[in-house]
Amino acid sequence: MGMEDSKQAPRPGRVTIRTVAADAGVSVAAVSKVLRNAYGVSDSLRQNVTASIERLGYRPNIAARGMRGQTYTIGILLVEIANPFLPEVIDGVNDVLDPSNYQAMFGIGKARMPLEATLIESMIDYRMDGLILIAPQMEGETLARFAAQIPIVAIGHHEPTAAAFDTVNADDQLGAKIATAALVQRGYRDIAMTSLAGSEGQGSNVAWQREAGYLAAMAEAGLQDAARIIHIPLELLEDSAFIHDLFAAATRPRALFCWSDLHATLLINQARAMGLRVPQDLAIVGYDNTPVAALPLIDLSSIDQSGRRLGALAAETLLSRIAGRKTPEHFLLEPTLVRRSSL
Amino acid sequence: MGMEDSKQAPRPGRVTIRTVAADAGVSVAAVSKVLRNAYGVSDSLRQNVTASIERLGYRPNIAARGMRGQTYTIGILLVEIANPFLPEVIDGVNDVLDPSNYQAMFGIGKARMPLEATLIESMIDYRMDGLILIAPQMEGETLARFAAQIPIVAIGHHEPTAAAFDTVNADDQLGAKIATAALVQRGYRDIAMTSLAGSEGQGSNVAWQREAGYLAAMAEAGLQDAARIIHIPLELLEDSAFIHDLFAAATRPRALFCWSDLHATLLINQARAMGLRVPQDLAIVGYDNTPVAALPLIDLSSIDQSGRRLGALAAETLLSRIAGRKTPEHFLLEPTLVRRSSL
DNA sequence: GGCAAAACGTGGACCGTTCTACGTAGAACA
DNA sequence: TGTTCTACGTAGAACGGTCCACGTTTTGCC
Repeated sequence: MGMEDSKQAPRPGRVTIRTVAADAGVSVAAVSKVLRNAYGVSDSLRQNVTASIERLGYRPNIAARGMRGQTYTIGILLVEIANPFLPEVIDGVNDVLDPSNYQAMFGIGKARMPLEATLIESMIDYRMDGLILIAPQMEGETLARFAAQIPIVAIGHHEPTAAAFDTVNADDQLGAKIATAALVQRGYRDIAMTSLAGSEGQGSNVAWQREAGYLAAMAEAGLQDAARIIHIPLELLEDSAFIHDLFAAATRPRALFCWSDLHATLLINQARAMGLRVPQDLAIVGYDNTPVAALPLIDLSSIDQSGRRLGALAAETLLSRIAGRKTPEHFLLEPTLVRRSSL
Repeated sequence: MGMEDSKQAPRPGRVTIRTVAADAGVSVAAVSKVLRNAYGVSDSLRQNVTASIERLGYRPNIAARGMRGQTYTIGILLVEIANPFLPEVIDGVNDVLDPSNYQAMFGIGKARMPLEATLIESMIDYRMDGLILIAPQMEGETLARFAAQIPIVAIGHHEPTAAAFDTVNADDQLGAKIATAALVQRGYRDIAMTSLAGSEGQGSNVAWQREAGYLAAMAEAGLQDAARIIHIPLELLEDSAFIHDLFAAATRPRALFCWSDLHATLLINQARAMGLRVPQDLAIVGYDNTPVAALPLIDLSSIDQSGRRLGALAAETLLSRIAGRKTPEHFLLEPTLVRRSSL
């Protein structure tokens, strides 16, 4: 009622910043200032406007906002949603974002690289204020190009010299070393590692880092000649015949360090199904300490990289970059071994 | 080079629709038409503009777009990211969205209801063209209120009489019946069901639907007196002492229908850890047919509800509603039983 | 009390699209 | 040849915010 103001309400229902301004009897700019807690707002004005906002149930239009200012939204790129390691990381991100006035929006890739780039571009098109990429597959150069357009923090991408973006990682070399050393200490000598196929030579890749850590640990124990890395392509992982052959061979290793719990879980299942006792016939250590590893029937020892801390740290880092920081930051967190019966 | 046009480029780097128009020597409106394949564009114009877009690497600003027209983006609300059933549904959605010119953006809740509403509001603020909600916890009335503002399709929310939004579901009653009947057919009589706590009385809830199906199947077999539903709160699910007591009691059931694989997997683990043989001492059927159920060490029989089809159907339904359909649609898909050794 | 400086509020341009007229040229028709 | 359609393009007003430059108080300090 009583709305005989200049420009009448366009959509009868929609309440815009102008509606609020009219209701509070102030200028549009004043309302905008209150919304952004910008400088130059008196307490009385703030209360007045806030009351109007409350009363009218006003919500700022993010799209409109993005045209000139910030959207107060950060984009999070999940490369592969099935990864059981993600929820923890996301929890960590939310721990930081919830108290702030930033919101998270997610893009979900399918580990297909062109799609990954498409998603990033799309988030830029949305005028998001910053991006957190979780385990991106793309190379650092591409990443840097995107980082020129929008603040970026990468989790699970090792490139400590990158200048254009920040990185937050667990120390994957150290984690692999800890796992391997634990197996060595148990007395195993014939310790193999299974890793992802297709990532060779990319030092930024976590799998590569874990391979390096494994090799270093083997060398430290004087076992460099026994070291061998078995690269298993994703599609063969589901192929039980392939894994069966691996374990039936005379060259079957006595202990296995797997680059991820996904590998380890399938292998432990296959091994037991073949009648191999774990750990007596085959000791296994995984990576990520996912919920499945904790199941009594699996009971897999695994490296825990504290996804929650990674997520929280990444969010903090991104916010500080959005706030204006220009110098790159690169964090490395220490992982720990969770011992279970598979070791 | 050569850019002596009216309004000079504001941000030197940024290429807007105006840049494209200048480059192609046409009006801004013409470029816009080409982008939306709107009516009234000749082939020569289209080619001319398309070439300029290509050459300049132009990308439309979604935020600006959302101010007047569509964003060509649909929002997908994942209530709980850890649910292993989701990836399949998302694949289905993408099957439909990829060939269209719509993009998906995800919101991730934590099964906390206020957050759910916040996310929906936030997606409305983004001017998304439509929403797919996966297993929303909120009640239908709230849903309907949101549906007045934006097209909505709900997956995993039973409300076949809803007028404001569409629903796509697997037939949860039927699924529960199939599972229960399979146990009956195996000769079990003392068949209990475990279900989620806190969802009692909400017919829209999938857990409730499965309970109804279980009860119906028991009644059909003349076992209504043996029927019992054990409600297990989420927090007790992780508490092995609680489950231990359940199985150690004299009243331990001989067969179990679990409302989800999440329950079933934990219970099967606990049971085997206690020395119970599955299925000889305790038969178990789960729901969702998640990847974990297929692991040899778990080998859990489960109801498969074809998440991929659910997702695809939901996307199609949403697009048709965005295109203008006003009459509600409600789909019910038939689930199937995947038999494994736990039955 | 006088004056500079800080604090507060406001009008209006601007962001990059879409959309609604409307103008114009060529085709079809008489 | 004149007239009516239709197909194609265009100008310019939205959309709903933010930001800049600028007036008007109020405050701080001699």
